[in-house]
Amino acid sequence: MTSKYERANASDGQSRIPDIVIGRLPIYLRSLKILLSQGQTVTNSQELGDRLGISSAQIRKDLSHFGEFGKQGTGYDVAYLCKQLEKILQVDCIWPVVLVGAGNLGHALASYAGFENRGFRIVGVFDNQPDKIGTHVGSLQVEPLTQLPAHVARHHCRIAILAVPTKAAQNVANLLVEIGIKSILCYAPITLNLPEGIRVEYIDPVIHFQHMTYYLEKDCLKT
Amino acid sequence: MTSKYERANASDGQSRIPDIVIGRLPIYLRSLKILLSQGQTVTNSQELGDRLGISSAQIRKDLSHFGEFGKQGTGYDVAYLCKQLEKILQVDCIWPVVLVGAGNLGHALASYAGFENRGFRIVGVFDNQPDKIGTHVGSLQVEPLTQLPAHVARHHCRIAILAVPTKAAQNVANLLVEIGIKSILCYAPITLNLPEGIRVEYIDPVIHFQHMTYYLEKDCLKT
DNA sequence: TAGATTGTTAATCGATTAACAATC
DNA sequence: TAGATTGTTAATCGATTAACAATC
Repeated sequence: MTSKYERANASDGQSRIPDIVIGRLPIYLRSLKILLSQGQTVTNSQELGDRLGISSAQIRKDLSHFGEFGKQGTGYDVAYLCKQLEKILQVDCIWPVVLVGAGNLGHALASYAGFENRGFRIVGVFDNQPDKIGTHVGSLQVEPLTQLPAHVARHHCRIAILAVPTKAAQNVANLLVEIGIKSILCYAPITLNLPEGIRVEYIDPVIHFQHMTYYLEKDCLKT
Repeated sequence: MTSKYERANASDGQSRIPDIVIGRLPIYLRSLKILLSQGQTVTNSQELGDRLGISSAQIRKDLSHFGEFGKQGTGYDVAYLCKQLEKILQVDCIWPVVLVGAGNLGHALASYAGFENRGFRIVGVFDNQPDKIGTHVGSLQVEPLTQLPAHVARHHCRIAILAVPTKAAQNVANLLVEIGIKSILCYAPITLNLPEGIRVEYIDPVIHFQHMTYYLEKDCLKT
């Protein structure tokens, strides 16, 4: 099995593997882990594609960027493919994540039990509102933003969740970048302006709603 | 201004406007509304593109699917373009949304104040856990799932948020479809299997994290 | 008018799919 | 072996971009 796989990174000007392919791997992994938990040992590109609403050809093509993981006539060993995808995505470990913003959403995220077994652990919760500092969220205690730099350094955090009010988001994001955060998951409904090399992903439910309503018959409440 | 715009829908086999274009319109709208709130009256494709990390050509091309909204030499009237995008996306109104799942995430969503001025209102919260029924979330009271069908009918809901545990998600989704829901925003980390014509969008923070870690230098906690 | 920016075209670029030889 | 499914190629399909005439 010769791996044609070479990691794309900041110093590698020409990334060979399209980002859109990388974006599908976590979906494949999630589905495989469900099969695994159900005790299924073998699957194939057709079955996986049916489950995900993706063509089997696309799944095979995507995987082929990283090596050969299947057997002709048989398909894929579920556990083996899981392991390989985890290695490719670098989630065969636990990444420490800091959470900024201890509002309702921050609480929900800090209490969520589903991070750990998929490669992530929230190691600190930060907020600047005096009445929030010291309160408990999940198994953690809210700390003031002044503690953030030391915490990020101590835990070697590279990933942050931004769950602060919109008006504070850009400034907090700037701070995160200054102290060494490389990837931000932003829950504020805003597009951040940050230097090259910082990766930001966004979660804004309203963006999804507005995408949906384009296709709906209009019988909503008039306002 | 001749509109070449015709809505794509279930009965219209060949949709002329790519879904990927539709998906960018809410981003444009979000950015325009921020400009508007800052008192800016005019913008152009270059400025908007810079803010969003998108080429100006793409913005002009996307908009051109729906009509002509700008002036040569000047650009776009911010308020006018907002209004037009809201009309295209059908968010020049308030859509009633039901929320299923009153856990931490459900609470956060029900309490979120940012839906209303972007076209959405949560009109009901449902859960099956006896200890949750009757409790208050945001300005609403949790009701049992048995009340859901009547509620959806009464409010003409077409959109639902699914914020239940993973193991319950597929069954609740089936129920939602049965009672007339057409669009589901799913927070469970799973790909739902639903009939044609039902639109599902997914929010799973871990998918974003795993996408990010592919590009990170690996110095995470070994486990 | 001169300068700026649109809307649109055509070229380029990239992603998906169909098909099939290889092979388990 | 016969049947099934992979990995890969080449063709198709679709999306993005560069360039510019039109025009405010």
